[in-house]
Amino acid sequence: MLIDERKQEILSITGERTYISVEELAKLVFASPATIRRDLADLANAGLIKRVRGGASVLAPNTGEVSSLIRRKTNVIEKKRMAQAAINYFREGESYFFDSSTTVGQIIPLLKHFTDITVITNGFDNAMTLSNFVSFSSYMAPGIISSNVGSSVGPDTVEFVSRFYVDAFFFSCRGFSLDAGPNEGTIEQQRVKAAMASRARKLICLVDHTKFDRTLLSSDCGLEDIDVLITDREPPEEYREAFQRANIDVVVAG
Amino acid sequence: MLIDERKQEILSITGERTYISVEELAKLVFASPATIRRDLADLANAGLIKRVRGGASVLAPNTGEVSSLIRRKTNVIEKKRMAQAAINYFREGESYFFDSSTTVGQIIPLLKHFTDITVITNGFDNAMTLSNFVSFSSYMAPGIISSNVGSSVGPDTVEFVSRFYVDAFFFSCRGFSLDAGPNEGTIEQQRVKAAMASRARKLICLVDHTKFDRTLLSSDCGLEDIDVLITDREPPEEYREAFQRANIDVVVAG
DNA sequence: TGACAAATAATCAAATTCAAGCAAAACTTT
DNA sequence: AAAGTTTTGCTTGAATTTGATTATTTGTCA
Repeated sequence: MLIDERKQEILSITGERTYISVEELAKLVFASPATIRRDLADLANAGLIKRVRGGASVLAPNTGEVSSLIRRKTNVIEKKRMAQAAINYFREGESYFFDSSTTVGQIIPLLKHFTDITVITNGFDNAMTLSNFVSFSSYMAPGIISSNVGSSVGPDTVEFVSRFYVDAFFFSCRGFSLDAGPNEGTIEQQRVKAAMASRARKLICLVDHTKFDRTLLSSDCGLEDIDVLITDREPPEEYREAFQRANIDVVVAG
Repeated sequence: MLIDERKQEILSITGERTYISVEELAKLVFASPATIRRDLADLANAGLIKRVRGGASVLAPNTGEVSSLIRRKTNVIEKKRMAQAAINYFREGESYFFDSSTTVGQIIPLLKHFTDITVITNGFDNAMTLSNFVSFSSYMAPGIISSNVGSSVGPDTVEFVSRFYVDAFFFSCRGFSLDAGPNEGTIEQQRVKAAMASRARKLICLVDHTKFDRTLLSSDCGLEDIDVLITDREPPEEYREAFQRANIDVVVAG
C-alpha cells in the first residue's frame, strides 16, 4: 500500500470511530506500530487528527474550522426549504445584497441557471460558494475580519455597501422578536445589515422558528421595513397579527 | 502502444482506483517501471495527477464546494511544513498581506499566540480561517468574486490593498519558472498580487516543488524582487544559482 | 511519592523507490 | 536505406521508508 493511501485510510478509519488504538490500526492497514505512530505524528502535525496516548481520535469538535463546518450543517433541511421559497423573488437583471448567514447561503446553489444577476455579500462562506457555484457577477465587501463571525464588518463594509442600491436584501438574523424585529448580537453585524437594509428596495428576511422570541443586542431594522418573511413553521398567533399589521408577506416553507 | 495512448490509459486507471502503484501500472500497460515513472512525471507536471511515493493518485476534482474542501486537504503535509518555516518571519507589531492560497492559509493556525499583528487578505478561505483561529485584527479586501478562484479580484481589490504598506507579503503562485518568476493563470489574480507585492517591504514566496518549471499567463513579480523563498524540496541546480544571483534566502522545509 | 508497565521517541540497518545517465531499439525524415 | 531523433529499459548512486531495537517518557497504582 502506498504511503498516502495508508494515511488516507487511517484518516477515514479514525473519522468513523472517534477513537482507535495504534495496535488496531497496525492490523487494519498491515503496517508495524512504528509506522503507524509515524503516520499519526504526520497527520496530527497537519491538524487532521488528534493524538491521544495509545492511539488517535478525531479532532475535538470545537476547534474553529470544524465548528464552522458543523454550524453549516445544522438545520440544513429547513434552511434548504426556506431557500427554495426564496428563489421566487429573483429576477434576471436585478441585483441583491446577501448577508453572511448560512441560511441565505443555501440560496446560492439554486441560482445556478441565472446569468445576469448581481450579488453583493460580506460573508466569506457565501463568497466562496458564489465563487464555486454561479456564473454571474458577485462582489465581496471589504472590512474587518472579526472573531468567529465569518464576515467583513466595520466602517469599510458600511461604506462599500452604501455605494450600491439594489433590488432586494436577503438576510437572516440571530434573534427575532415582536418589539425588536430582526436583531443581532453584535453592533458590528447590525451596522452592516442596517446599511444593507437602507440601500435595498425590498427586504426579504429568512427566519427559522428557533429565532422567534429572542432579543439580543440591536435591531437590524423595524418590523415594518420587512417586505417578505420566509420561515419554516407557522408562526405563533401574535406574530401573524403583527406581520399583517406591518404588511409583511409571510411564506411558510414546509 | 502509442505514448499518448498509454498516458491516457494511466490517467483512466488512476481515476478509477484513486491510488495506484508504479508496479501495478507497469503490469497493466506492459511497460517498465522506468517508463511509467517518466509518464507519471509528465502527467503530474501537466497537473493531471498527483505523484506520491510508490505510485500516483488522482487530483481532487475541482468542481463545487466539496472540491475546495478537498483541495484544502491535498498536500497538507508539505504545505504545513512550509508554513512552519514561514512563522520565523513574523514579529509582534508588524503587518502582512496574505494572498488567497491554501499554502499561505496553513500559516494562520500557527499564528494563534500572536496578539498584535495585522493581516490583510483577499482570500475567502483564509479570511474564514482568520476569523476562526486568531485574535489579532485582520482585514478583508473587497472585489469581484470570480469563478473558482475563491478570492476578491479587480480594481476595488487593487485600490484597497494600495491603501496599506506592510512589512511582508506572504504568497504562493500557480507556476514558478526562471524566466517568469512566480506567475498566475489569470490577469486578475496577477494584478492583485503585483499590487500587494509593490506595497510590501519584504516578499516571502511559498512554492512547493510541483510549481517549478511551469509558466502560465503572467508574472507576479521579478525573481529579484523576492526576499525569501520557502519550498519543500531542494530546488534544481540552475534555480539555486539563480536564487543566489537574485539574493534570495532559500528555505527548504523538510 | 516511588516503582512498574505501557506507550512513545530515537536510532539504525535493510529494503524500496527514485532520478539521471547511458546505450539499444524504434520511429522519422530525407 | 541512411542519418538523426525519440523512446525505452537497464544500471547506479542517492534518498526515503520501514520494522526492529533501544532509550525515554508517561500514566497508574500501591
